[in-house]
Amino acid sequence: MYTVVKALSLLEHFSDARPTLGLTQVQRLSGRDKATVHRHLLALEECGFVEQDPATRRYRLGHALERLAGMRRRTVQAADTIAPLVDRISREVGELVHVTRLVGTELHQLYHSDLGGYAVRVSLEPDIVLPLLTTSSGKAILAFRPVSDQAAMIAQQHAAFGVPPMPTADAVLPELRQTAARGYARSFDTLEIGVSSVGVPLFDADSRAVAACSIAFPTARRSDSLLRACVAALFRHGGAITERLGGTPPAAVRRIWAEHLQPAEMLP
Amino acid sequence: MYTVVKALSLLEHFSDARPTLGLTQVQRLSGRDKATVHRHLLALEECGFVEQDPATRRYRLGHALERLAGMRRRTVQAADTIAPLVDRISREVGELVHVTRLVGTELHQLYHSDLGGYAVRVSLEPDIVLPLLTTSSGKAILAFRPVSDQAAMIAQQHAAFGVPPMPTADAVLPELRQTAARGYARSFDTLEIGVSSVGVPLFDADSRAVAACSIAFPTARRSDSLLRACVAALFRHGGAITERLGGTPPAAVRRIWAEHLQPAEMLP
DNA sequence: TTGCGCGGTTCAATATTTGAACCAATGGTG
DNA sequence: CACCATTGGTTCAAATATTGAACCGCGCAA
Repeated sequence: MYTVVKALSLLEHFSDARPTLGLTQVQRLSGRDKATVHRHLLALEECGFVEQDPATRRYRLGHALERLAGMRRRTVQAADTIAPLVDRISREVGELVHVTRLVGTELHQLYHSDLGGYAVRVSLEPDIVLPLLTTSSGKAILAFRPVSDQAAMIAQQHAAFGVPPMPTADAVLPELRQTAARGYARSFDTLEIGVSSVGVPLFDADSRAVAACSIAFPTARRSDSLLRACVAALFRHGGAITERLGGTPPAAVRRIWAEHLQPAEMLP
Repeated sequence: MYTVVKALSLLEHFSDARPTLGLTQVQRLSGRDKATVHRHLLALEECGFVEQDPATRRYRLGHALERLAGMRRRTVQAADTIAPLVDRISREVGELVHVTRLVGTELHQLYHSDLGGYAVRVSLEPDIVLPLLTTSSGKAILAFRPVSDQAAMIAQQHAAFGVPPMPTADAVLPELRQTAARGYARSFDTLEIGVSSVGVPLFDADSRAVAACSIAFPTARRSDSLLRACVAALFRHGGAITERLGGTPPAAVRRIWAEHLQPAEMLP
């Protein structure tokens, strides 16, 4: 096996729960020899991938990661970075998966993928601006914004969209609260008769909901098992998509997603 | 030499100007054998440090960098990540270097270091909130904010601080324009008689000025050569400090800093 | 067709990595 | 206080992964 892979694998043992690790700790977690681990940590330190606190001699993730991640964020198209993952979700559930971004108060499409192979499929114009209140993407984002934002955006949507008729604030606000509690949004026949979808929010570096990933399918195919599969897929991959876009889900959302996956889904 | 270091060094050849590289290109830039480079890229790809566009077969920085950088940003204290760099600047110029952060409209201290060894030195209370209009840190940040922010913050500062007397908006605004053009801010005897400083802004991931790094010294030691040395040090390391905090300087600032360094400073 | 540059592969020679054993320092404990 | 456990780190011969010259197949332009 490549020594490079072995060395880089050491980085995987750092986590939010264990942000700093001692030599012996890394050694135990990795199961490798202590001398090897030490050499690898030295190499990683030389490149700035880890750094050692001179006082405690513990290691933490290094500053080179910031530099390179910043470069990646600036140079790699958002659509390119998420494409493989979105494709994979689409292959898993067999339906249309699309990722949209909130630009001001508008919902713009970023990337979508339909690898299902059904004859009847949901299709959508690539450059159309989607409404916030009748799509699961829009509701997923809104549900995780501060209430002041919600009010303003709902008002704006009522002004901007006439058809299909937007639900009133009184109807939407309770649903947003539900959505926030559930961790995902639903939309059955609200954007268009015959189209249903479920969606989760995606977050920026400050854990603000700024985008969404949703799965859409003909309402005719709607079933409990399909819904469960879609939500599970979104819960499973929502964090990774957020991460690839340079963001972090807030701890509360992480928790919801993790909890709901444990009972049903143990397999990769 | 560690193969790990050799492999990771390949990542350094990616840049804003060259976000994707072909195998042969990396080979040429690194001067290593093509087979070796290929193996290393495969290893890096396996860990998600680079990814290959299946269509063009070109490589780009991978998504693992985002994940790890996000973890670092969440878990490592900001003060810890910049401490070694700030210490180094202080050693270089022999004066007090301090980094402050804008929290709302208040300027909070994040870290400071004085490794000069002079008997007469500037000292500052660790928890004091600094004014924006009479410090180079404050002016450095303000100068790179949108004008609407500037007006609001100047008004707020007039309300919050009485002593020392704040300069009027008419006096500050032109100076902010100058500061933005120069790339750094100055303050001579404005915070306190006998204290001078120069400072540069630091930016967040969206290139907004949210912090500053400045060098303070007794006005008695002020000289052209000291000023030049301080500004050069700030220009040289400002980008790195910003990066370690997870941000990116806007292209305009990058350009100013780079241009002013070329004639005077060629050495590391 | 030819020739060129590209991404990628092979395999024997070789340089690097590996890990058991060993230090030195620290700190908790009877 | 001596003791033992644990930590971070080092050594060096044996084992193994890395290296690079040569090679392959492909796409493309002349």
